[in-house]
Amino acid sequence: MASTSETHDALTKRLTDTGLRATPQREVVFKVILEKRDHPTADEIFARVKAQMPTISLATVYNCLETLVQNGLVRQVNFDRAPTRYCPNLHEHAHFHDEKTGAVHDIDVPSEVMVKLRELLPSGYDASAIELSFRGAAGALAKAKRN
Amino acid sequence: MASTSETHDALTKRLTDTGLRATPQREVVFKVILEKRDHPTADEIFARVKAQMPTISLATVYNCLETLVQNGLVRQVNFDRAPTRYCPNLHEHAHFHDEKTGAVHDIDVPSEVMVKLRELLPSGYDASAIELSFRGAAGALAKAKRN
DNA sequence: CGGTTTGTTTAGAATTATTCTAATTCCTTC
DNA sequence: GAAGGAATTAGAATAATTCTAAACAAACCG
Repeated sequence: MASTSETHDALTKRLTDTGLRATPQREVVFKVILEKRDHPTADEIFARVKAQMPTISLATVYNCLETLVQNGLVRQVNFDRAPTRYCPNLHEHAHFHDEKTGAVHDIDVPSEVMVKLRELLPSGYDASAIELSFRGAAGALAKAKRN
Repeated sequence: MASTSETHDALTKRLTDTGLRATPQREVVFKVILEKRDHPTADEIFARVKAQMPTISLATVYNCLETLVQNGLVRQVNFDRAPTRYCPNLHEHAHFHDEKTGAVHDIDVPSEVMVKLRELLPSGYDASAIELSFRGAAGALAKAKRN
């Protein structure tokens, strides 16, 4: 797993490359998202970050999340109109939303499938992003697999 | 194209089958969604409906939309955190969201592709719904095709 | 260095889509 | 045609997010 300093460096580079500053707030928000990859909401991130940096404000968490998203360091995930969740997995993947528990799981999507999906578009349509999500129940079998 | 009375009957049947009433408000909301299949938001539907029924309230539009969705007569579509849109196309399909114009277009998805997507899920995952959406630009070619 | 500019954080107000509340109206049925 | 349940309504409430304006911090420059 990536060490703290590695992620720190990645963050710093990404930000400074775009003329942005690697502030302590941005670093701790990013760290928290990497630490527990459970697709937390902004509120949840705020709570986790406050444990390490009690003076941070919710607005700052939203600001940091916005810059992280804009710089391609984290990904936003939306289900219906529920609060936006944040995901540090940058590989092409889909999401499974467990209706019972509310948990979100990453689902691998081979790039040939992505290609197939893109081929569904009639000519003249150019997709910059494709979003695929599943909703349903992750049964006992699925839970067992994760442990 | 379905006549007004046909859609009226379909609606009536669907609602009464579930012990619900086919009220004028529900009928006009449904009609408006069928008339212009441009994936309107609740606000847009409200505006269109008010032209025919000036006394209707926004709360009623939301109520009607909810019952229509629950009874499988229209489908909800969400893009990021934008206002929910409503779609009368009940066939399996995806959505393309034009970033420039904000327009939403239906994209056919053959059921064999849906089957393939479902196969991406590890064992133990059971999806009750699959959502696929594209975001990007629908160029001149695509627009020409629609006219 | 000291001053200026530029970027960042912050608290709280504002916004916005949606839901809730409580009262009224409308059907349906007996 | 009265009772009871369902639906509608206006407006208040909610909740996630964004905005605002002020304070703060860091880099920049002579």
